[in-house]
Amino acid sequence: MTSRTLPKKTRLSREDRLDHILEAAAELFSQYGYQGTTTKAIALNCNINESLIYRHFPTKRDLYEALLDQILYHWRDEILPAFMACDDLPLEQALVKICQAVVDQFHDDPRLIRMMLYSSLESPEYAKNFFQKELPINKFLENFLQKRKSRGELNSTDVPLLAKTFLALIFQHLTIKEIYQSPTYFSHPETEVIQFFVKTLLNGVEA
Amino acid sequence: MTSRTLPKKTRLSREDRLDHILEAAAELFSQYGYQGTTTKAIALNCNINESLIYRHFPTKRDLYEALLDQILYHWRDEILPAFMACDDLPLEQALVKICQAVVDQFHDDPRLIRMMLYSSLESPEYAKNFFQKELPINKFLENFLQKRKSRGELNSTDVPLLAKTFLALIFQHLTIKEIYQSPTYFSHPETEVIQFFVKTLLNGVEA
DNA sequence: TGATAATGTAAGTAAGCACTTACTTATGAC
DNA sequence: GTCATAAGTAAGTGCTTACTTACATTATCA
Repeated sequence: MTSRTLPKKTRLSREDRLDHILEAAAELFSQYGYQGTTTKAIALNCNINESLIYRHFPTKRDLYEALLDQILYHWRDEILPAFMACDDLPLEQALVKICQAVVDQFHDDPRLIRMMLYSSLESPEYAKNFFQKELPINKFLENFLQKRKSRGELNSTDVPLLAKTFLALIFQHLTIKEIYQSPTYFSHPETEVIQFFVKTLLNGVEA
Repeated sequence: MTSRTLPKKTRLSREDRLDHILEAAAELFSQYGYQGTTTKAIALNCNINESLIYRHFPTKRDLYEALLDQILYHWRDEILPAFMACDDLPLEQALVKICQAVVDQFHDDPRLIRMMLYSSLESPEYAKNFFQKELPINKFLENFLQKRKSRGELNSTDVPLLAKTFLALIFQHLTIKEIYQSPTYFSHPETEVIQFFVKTLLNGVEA
C-alpha cells in the first residue's frame, strides 16, 4: 500500500507553513489586489489544500492584514536601516546615494509600493498608514537633512518641507516606473534623473 | 389595471441610458476597482435591471473600457484646454496657476486619478496609457515652458525634464492627498506648498 | 391604428466565491 | 512502541458572480 503512494512531501512546522502562506499571498495580493485574489489561488500557489489557510488565519481579511503588517515591519526594521550609512559623504552625493537605494529597493521588490496603492484604493482605512509625517523613511530623511543643516552644509529654512518634497519626487518616479510601467518616462538614464532631482532641489532652496 | 401600476418612469433614449450607466459605473469602478464592482451594484446604482446593462455593453469589461476612454477624452478635450489661458502672467505666477488648476480639477473629481491607478494596478496593459511622453498635459506643460524659454524668461537647458519633474511633483502631491488620504502631509496650506514647488524648481534649474 | 422596433424587466443559469466539516496521516515526547 | 497533537486533505456548504432567456411595455411612424 505505502509503496503505491506518491513520495511524501515533508510536513512543515506551523511557523514555516505560515511564512510559506504569507509569501504566496504576498505575491498574489500585490499583483491582483485583495478583491482580485482568491483563497483558492493562494492555496494553489503554495501547493496546499485551501482549508489549511484557515488553520492559520480565521478569514481572508486577517491573512491580508497580517501581510500588510509584515511588509511594513520588514521595511521599517530591515530595509530602512541599510540607508543610514552615508554620513561620511558630501551632502549631494549622500542624497543621491539615499535616493538610489530607495529606488533600487522598490525595484527589486515592487510588492510594497503595489500593496501601498492597492490597499489604499481598496480600503481607505489602510491608506493613512503610509504617507504621514511619522513615516519612518520621512523621519529618517528629515533627521538626515537637519543634521547636515546643523553642520552648515545646508541653509534651507524649512527642512521638513524639503524632506517631504524629496520623498514625493522619488515616490512619483517609482510609481511611474513600477505602476504606470513607463521606465523611460523621464527620457534619461535613471542615475541622471536622480542627480537632476537632487541638484535642482538643493540649488532651489539655497538660492 | 393601469390604475394599479406605479407611476411610469420616463423611458430614456438609448444615448441617455448609456450615459446614465456610464455615470453610475464611473462612481463604482473608481471607488472599488474593476474586481470590486459588480454589475448588480451598477444596476442598483442607476435603478435599472441588471440585464439592461448588457443591451449596451456585451461584457462588464467592455463597459469598463468604454469608461476609461470616456474619462481620457473628457480630460484631453474639455479639462486641459482650460489651463491654457495664462500666457499673460509672469512665469512663476503662471506656473502656480497651472499647478493649482490641475490640483483643483483632480480634487473636484478624484475619479480620474483613482481610475488611473486602479486600472494600472489591475491590468498592466492599461498602465502605459497614462504616464508617457505623449501625455497631453505633459506636452502642454513642455510647450508652455519652451515658449517661456524662447521669450528669455527661462534658461533651463533641459525643458522636457523640467516639465516632467513638475508634473511628477504635482501628481505625487495629488496621490498623497486623494489616495493616501493625507491632505495635511506637507504641513502647510496647499497654496504655499505649490508655491514652494514652483519657486524651488525654477530656482534650482536657474542656478 | 396597428406594425415594429426598442426600452424595460423577472427569473433564471453555470461557475466561482469564502469558508466548513469530517476525516486521514505524520511527528515528537515519553 | 504508543498515543496525543497537530499537519494535511477531500468534499462539501450556501451565497454571489457575470451573463442569458423569455417576455412585457412603450414610443415612433407609415
